[in-house]
Amino acid sequence: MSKEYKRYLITSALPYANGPVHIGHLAGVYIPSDIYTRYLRLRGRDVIHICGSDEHGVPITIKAKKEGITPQQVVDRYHAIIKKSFADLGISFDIYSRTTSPVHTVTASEFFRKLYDEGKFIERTSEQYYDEEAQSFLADRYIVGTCPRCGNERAYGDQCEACGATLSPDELINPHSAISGSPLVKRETKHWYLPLNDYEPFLRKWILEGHRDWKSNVYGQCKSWLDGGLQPRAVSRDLDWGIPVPVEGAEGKVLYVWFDAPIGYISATKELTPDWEKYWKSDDTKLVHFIGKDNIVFHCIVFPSMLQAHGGYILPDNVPSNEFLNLEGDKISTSRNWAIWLHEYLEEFPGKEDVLRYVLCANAPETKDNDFTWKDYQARNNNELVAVLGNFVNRALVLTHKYFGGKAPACGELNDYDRATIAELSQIKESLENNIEGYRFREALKDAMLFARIGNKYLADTEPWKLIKTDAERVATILNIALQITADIAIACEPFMPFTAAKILKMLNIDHFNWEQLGRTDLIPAGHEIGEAVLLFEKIDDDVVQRQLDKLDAIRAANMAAEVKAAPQKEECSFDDFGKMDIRVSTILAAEKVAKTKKLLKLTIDTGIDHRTIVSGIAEHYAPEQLVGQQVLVLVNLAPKEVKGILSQGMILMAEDASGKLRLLQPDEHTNSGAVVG
RNA sequence: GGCGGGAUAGCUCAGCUGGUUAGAGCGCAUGAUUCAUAAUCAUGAGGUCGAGAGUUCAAGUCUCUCUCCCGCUACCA
Repeated sequence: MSKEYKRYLITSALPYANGPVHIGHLAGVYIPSDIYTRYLRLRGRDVIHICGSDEHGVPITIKAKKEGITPQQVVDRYHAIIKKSFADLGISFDIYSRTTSPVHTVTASEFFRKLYDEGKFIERTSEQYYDEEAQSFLADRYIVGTCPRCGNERAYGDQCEACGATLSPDELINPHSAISGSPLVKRETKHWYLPLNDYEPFLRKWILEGHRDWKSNVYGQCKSWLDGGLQPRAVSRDLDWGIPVPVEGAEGKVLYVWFDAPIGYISATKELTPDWEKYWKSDDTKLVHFIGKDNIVFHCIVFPSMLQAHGGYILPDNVPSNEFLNLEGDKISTSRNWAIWLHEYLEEFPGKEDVLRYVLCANAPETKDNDFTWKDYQARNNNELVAVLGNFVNRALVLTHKYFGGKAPACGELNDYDRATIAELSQIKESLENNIEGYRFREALKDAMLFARIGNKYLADTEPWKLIKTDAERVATILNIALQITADIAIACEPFMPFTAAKILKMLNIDHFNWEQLGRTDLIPAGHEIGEAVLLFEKIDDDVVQRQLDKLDAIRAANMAAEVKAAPQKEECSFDDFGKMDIRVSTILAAEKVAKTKKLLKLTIDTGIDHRTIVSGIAEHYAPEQLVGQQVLVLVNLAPKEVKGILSQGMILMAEDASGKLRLLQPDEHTNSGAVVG
């Protein structure tokens, strides 16, 4: 705003190539970035829009292993699907590249090497689990063991999928390799770290002082991270899928995926144009990263630090980041298949690319998480696109054909009402521009729709269908203006709904407009022959929506069934093992929340043997007053452990259902405390 | 618990540095209209701006406390 930029470099977050793209990705990143880019192009600005698939990282190797194919085959498959679905939706990247491209390998390697040579990294040696049989270090995900929380024997080194706990490999009981099944040893391994803490002063000045204009969610997150203090972050991993660390003696190590991925923006630009440095290294280029809220830290803290460490690169002027989109009230989830996949939508709704673009923009989670519902999709299509926009364009064209044989009539003398309408039209442009440039796309879309609203009102007020009987000349003026408004709609819609804009241009028999013409009323010359009127949008019936809802219901049911499936039986244990456990019926005497925790209750119980204290993680399931007087089963001879400064002597036995809800186990009649269970 | 974001009409959201009767779209009601995909246009109903306290001549807008929702994070024998 204050600064004049000569060119624009727009990036959209690189989608991770272990699955297709869904509506959450679109609403959060790609629709906004495409609107922004198309708008700049229409204004004749020098702009490039960069994106590509992010193809490295552990989850892709896991997926490959699961399916018995190579990581390359996994990314080839999804790269193709993603690339095509973006193109089909009209997302207009100047290049959609990928991080397995040769250009990227070279670029990322050189980037790393420069920082390495200049001593910008620190080296640290640590002990990591090593699989001697497979002769490799293992990523957290490849380490399997018993969950210390729920006892699931197939918990991963980073997470237990049975109880949802976040774990580190060291917490697992009996850790072993998921690849070979063999037990693990610890071995020393060397890694390189980017000391983010060194860049803290620079980041503070640049963001906290220099970019108060960023969206509050972005600015707030950055401030939170900076105030919390930054730590060095590892930039390499022991893995065989990725870009090899370009340093002698670093065999078996690759660049950590978050380090290599953002460099993908640079390599894709290189691949696009030999002029790439002009975009990345000139102060008069405006760099904008479009991302989702999960990516704020990487794009605002990590990548800028990398660029700063390297030197010579410009930093982003803004990082517009949206919140998340939910689907029918629930979080979108790839693993639970709770999503509307773009490639499926395009197949099931041919010709309705713009409807999706419109709905996702109108309902974009710009300030807070938002919900996509099929009912809302239907309502916006039927009440806004069909009734307001499509209808107006159709009226203007049909009337022109009917009364003037398809030739644009000449504009005669304007009356006050015409002039007022024209004045209103000319005012929209500025607001539309301000909203797009301020990344308020929802508002901008409303502005664009205003042209059609004004058009409908204009026709209703001037009533050309009545005047045609008495004053054909006046009707000529009215329809001339109606056609001009139609042309304005074509311009205003292009960033949001490019397919619709193209259809209108075709109907108007016009090749091209540019942005500066927006709001004017001299766009269609008198006598200009217009094409046939075709409908821009069609109504969506209830049964179409119902089919989609049924589909989601089926997915819900399938997920439910999968969850209810009981966990597999544990390893056999002997009677002696069981006999070691001393379980007693006990009575809860008192219960209170442990301060500063969400899940912990401090319980005082009567075991029959004694009165003792147990700390239990059930505060989210039972209120303290509900528990007093209840009888429960307690493992009384469990080794005591201190939790939050309180000595917990035993464990309350609970049953956990598929949804994670905990329930007390108790005798079916009141019995004496201390009764032995066995 | 810590940190960040959010809470404004039935629904989805605007309300910039505090200042006349709090706005828009959709939905709803009533009326007008028939060129148009029963589409359009007008009018209206509907809000104690999450709760409470404070600063101020004046607060949706500033301060504090609390509640609820979403992230991240800690804890969960």
